[in-house]
Amino acid sequence: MIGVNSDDPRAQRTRARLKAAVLELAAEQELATITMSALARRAEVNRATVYLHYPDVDSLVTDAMEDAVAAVARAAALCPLDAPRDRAPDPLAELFEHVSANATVYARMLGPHGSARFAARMRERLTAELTGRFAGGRRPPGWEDVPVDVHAAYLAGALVGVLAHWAAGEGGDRAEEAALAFWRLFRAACRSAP
Amino acid sequence: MIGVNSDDPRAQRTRARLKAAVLELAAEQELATITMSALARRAEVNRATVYLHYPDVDSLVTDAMEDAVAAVARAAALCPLDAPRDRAPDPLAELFEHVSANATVYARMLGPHGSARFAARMRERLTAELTGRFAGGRRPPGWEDVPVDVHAAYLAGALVGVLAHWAAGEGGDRAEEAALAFWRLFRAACRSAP
DNA sequence: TTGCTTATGCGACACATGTTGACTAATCGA
DNA sequence: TCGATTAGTCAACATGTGTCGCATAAGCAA
Repeated sequence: MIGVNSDDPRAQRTRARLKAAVLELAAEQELATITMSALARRAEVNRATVYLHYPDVDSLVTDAMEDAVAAVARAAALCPLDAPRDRAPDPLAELFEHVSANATVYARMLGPHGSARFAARMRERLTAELTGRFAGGRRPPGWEDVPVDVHAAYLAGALVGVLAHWAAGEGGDRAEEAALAFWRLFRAACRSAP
Repeated sequence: MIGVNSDDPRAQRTRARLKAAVLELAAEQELATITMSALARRAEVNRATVYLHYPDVDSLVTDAMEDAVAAVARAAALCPLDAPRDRAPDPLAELFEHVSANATVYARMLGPHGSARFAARMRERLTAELTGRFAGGRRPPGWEDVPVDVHAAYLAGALVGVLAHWAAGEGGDRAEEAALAFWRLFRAACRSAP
């Protein structure tokens, strides 16, 4: 990720072990308490080697969570905006199920002691995804006087805000309801404006 | 803040110097590069004394920005929801002016290398403010089937998302337009639901 | 003023961090 | 298969981190 050839199988093995280790540790303890030393021990990699791949814990966490970020962005991209109001579309429902199943990790990532980098990355991916979706002339009617990127950033922030709030509270249960509540708000901002 | 009497004038002086120092440093460099040592030097306070007031840089940053958080929450609380669509209410316009004037600091705080604690604190204050506003029977019509706290968390996240996106880009200019765009989206989610 | 309380300064400690240079060994190209 | 390349290990260093005990002096109550 920094000074090594990413194609080298040795580097790939090392990075896979580092990502697995950081996810293990993130499930066990607060992000801020995860040290590079502990990470190296857990991954059974020399401490100096870690710095060859990632400059800090935050970068490693964000890289390890890239799949999760992609899943969230995909859910926003696939959500059919013309679906009925009283039932959350499947991609959204599945997203909330996924977050529910990993509520501890998401609460840690998006909470006060979480990773600003992960949150920013998720907002960024969501904003890009929604901007692309709105750009191709498929803009919901009535919002032409709102810049596309602001509209996208608004919705991206809203989703991250709801996920953070919901994962922080007991949250774990009732993914269905949370998904439906978010869907009603999200849907209203993606259809004809008042 | 931890083990000292907050009323003691000596402690108040020390904390005031620490808050001033961290805001100075935050205007000069990235948050992640601000060390407790540099902070102590800049504030002309012994390094060990810093730990008597704040456990880490993040806590100090968040405390120093508490006024800003309160200002953002107040703007959301004072915003008249029945104002016309084509002009942002004064509290909102002033908020965006303020963020514009301090775009560098806000971009640092809410960006990838920013403070998760500050962002979480701002969302939390906004969510509480909006929940209180919606709770007293003053709920916008048509949203009764969306839990109040989810509705509040949605809007809080949306505002933080727009501020982060806007402060991150050139952002500095055009506070008026950004405020208006956000107002149109915000207003739609605070009035009669479709 | 006098005496008690306590915030701060100071030096020291063990530990984590980020970096460096030399050595080892895995990988790849010819 | 052999040689060149390079990821990884290891030891060491300067610096930052948190914490401690003790001394000093600022603040407060009498």
